[in-house]
Amino acid sequence: MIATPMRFTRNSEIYGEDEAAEYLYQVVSGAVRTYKILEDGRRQIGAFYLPGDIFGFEAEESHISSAEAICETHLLMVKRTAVIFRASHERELARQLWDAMALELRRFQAHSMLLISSAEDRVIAFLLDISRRTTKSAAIDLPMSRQDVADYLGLTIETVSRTFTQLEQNGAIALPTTRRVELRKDTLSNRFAQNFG
Amino acid sequence: MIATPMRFTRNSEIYGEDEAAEYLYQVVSGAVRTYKILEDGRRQIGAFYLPGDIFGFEAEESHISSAEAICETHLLMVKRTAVIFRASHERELARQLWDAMALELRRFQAHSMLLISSAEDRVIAFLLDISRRTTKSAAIDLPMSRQDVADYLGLTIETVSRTFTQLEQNGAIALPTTRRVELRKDTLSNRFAQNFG
DNA sequence: CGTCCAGTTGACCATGTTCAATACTGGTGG
DNA sequence: CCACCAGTATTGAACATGGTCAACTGGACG
Repeated sequence: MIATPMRFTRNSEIYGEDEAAEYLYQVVSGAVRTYKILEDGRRQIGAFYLPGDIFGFEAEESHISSAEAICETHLLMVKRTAVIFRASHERELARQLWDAMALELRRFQAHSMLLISSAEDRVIAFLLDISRRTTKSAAIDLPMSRQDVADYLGLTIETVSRTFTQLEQNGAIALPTTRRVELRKDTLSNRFAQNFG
Repeated sequence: MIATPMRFTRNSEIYGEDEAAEYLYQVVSGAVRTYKILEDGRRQIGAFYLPGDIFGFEAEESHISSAEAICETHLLMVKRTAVIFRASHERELARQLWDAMALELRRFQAHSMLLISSAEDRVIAFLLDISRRTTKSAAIDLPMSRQDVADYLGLTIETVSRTFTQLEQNGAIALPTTRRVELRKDTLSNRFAQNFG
């Protein structure tokens, strides 16, 4: 299957809401956010995609979100129709597609669970999720700004900032720089009442 | 494809979280809720399914939510593996499956948008959604309790109840009985700041 | 050294939660 | 037919969490 490599710069648009959904994408390096702008101007980030993640199939004919590169990002693109066509012959590919969409559903469902928790639980769940998806080590480098985190978690930037500070004071995390977070997982898990699959 | 009809009584379990995901289901009559119980005992309802809706494919191998009949409910069940197998031969079926999952994703995404709005907007969006999915007339009969609505919207039952009362006092809805709601759509839309697809 | 932008902090405020009391509704049995 | 009961819904008052608005900090870069 022909995959086209593409390069996007910080904050550049990958696709827009309501654009025809022509491609599926896989992140090679960098990070991507998908989002919608509400009428009142707020932005809701639906998901972050990190190296290895596949995105773009939140769509029938046209995309329901916009997608932007958070930082310098390399992607692979394949034609959506080509994938679906090939999947109609190859059981294995069909199953992979199915699983990928199921994973996507899982993520959105987990996100819904997040959004009904306290600010602290949201931030902790976010950090653990990013940590699990990027590195097995205890430190993570966030590619996204506090504003991105806030729009993802349905909080304000101030509340996110305060929560980071609080977690640091509790010894649950360390913040060598604003974008680098060292997790003390045992402490974090203790503070973490929720059941996020 | 062999579809088995099944009957479920009020509050009976259709499948449990972590059960093997053997079937896909279509609602013939009645109503279904899918939900997860959080560690702290709260229940998050992920979705309601109404006549015509297909559910059960929020799954790779096992379900990620439990499903219950809200009231007396008739379903059709088909083996998941049978559907996927047939989809690997039939392009049209594959496309239908794809679209159905995309719709499911859309719903979860819309739900995330809901959960970051005010209580009033959540309730209005909920009512408009149910209305759109059931009847073109201005009156709807809610199969679910206030507690169900609260757990779906991430609010308390008290807030839901207060919001219903408020909307009635504003003339945006009428409540002949607690489960029957007459929508004044123009008034509702005015009060409704959000951009829910 | 000054500017700019992202992030942090503080004080006050609004929205929704909590806890508790009260009302309604539908079904059952006298 | 009515009285009673249990489950469901509504209302009220005090409270807590996160939002808002505004001031301040700190680091990167010219």
